Amino acid sequence: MEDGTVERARPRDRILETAQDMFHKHGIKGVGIDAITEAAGTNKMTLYRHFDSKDDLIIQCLRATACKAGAMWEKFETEHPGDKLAQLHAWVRVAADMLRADGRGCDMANAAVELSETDHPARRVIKELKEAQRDRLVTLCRDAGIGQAELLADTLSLLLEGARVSVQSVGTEGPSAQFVRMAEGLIVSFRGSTASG
Amino acid sequence: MEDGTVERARPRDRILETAQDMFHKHGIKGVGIDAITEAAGTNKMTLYRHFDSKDDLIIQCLRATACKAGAMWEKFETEHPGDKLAQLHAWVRVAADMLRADGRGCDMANAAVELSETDHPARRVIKELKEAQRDRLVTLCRDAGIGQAELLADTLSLLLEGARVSVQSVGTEGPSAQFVRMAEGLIVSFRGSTASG
DNA sequence: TCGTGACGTTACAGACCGGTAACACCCTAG
DNA sequence: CTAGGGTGTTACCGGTCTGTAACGTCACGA
Repeated sequence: MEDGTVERARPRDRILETAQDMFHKHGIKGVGIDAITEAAGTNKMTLYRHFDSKDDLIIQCLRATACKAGAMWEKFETEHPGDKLAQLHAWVRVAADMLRADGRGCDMANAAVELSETDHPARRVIKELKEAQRDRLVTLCRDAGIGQAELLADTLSLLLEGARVSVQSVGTEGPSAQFVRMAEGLIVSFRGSTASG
Repeated sequence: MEDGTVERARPRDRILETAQDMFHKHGIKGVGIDAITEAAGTNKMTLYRHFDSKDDLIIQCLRATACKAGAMWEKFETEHPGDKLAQLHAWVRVAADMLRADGRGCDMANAAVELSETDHPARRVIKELKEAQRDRLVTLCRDAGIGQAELLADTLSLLLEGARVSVQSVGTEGPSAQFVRMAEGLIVSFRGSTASG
């Protein structure tokens, strides 16, 4: 009973969770430390006891978000054990769901847009996490028996990245509405050329 | 001789030009009014005599940038008069050049990311300009004799949008490096299915 | 019981932000 | 010469931002 309270996690965890949510919804520069601590039901001093600075908090949020996304990949494996092609289709479906449900794009990409300073500490983290994300998709494509796995993975990556940005510019009824058709068409097309690879 | 001085355009034009450049490089929330006016060689009062607010300046900058991009489309027509397919390939080439030369993405998309407030006055302008941009590409694809013109145009749009975002996250050596191959492959693929349309 | 550490509260520093007021200046048109 | 519009200068307002200092509180464990 002593740790069964979902409502009252440790302040650090509440801050991290709240900050992720608020950064996602309002952007990094669109939300201040005070707003985060208030929404997390704590105060500024406690935040600065757990995080060195706002930049540090940003980085920890990005890592936490990436970690959650990583859990999704494990779900692909458990739901379609061994069937890499089914996992790839699951990736497309999950991506499409995100496009439909979430008006804001990828936290890492958004952060890269907002933090334009080339030497910002978060930038190397963003690059690192995005590259890991790419590697996973490339591996999945390769294991699914696709010849030009890198090219398909990169194409799908750009397509999704573009769709998540497009949603923010013109909404879900814009070009991103066709994401599934595009992605599935690409997979079919690349599968067709598997024999040559 | 009275208006031949490039160095000394009217203050309003200098402000607009400088603001476009600085918003593009440092982001909208990353640059203040003081920095713009100083870089434009003028002062804050003069800015506020020509623009109602920073939001107004943002909108005028977006319109000006879109206008410049529009001039590019006219160049396609003059360089390849009547040859719509050549114009489409020119579009791909210009897009790839942007990816290589410019580390920051599309001003409109970046603005949409930064200005997360759903009722921000710039958002309807962004949507309007992006939709006009899409219409032009759809028309070009259709006039080039491609069957599923909308789908190709939307796919190319998302691909470019994604590439411009990806450059900001992982640099020019990431997935966006394959943009030309992807785009040209798509055009070939869609051309192949023209007979059915 | 005592003390130790995590947490909360208040206040504040210093900087930056968007935006305005008041006034001086200069060029040009009449 | 004069009037006026566009411009530059200075100072300022109120607000917000990140980050810190000092102090109070409370629970828990030795």
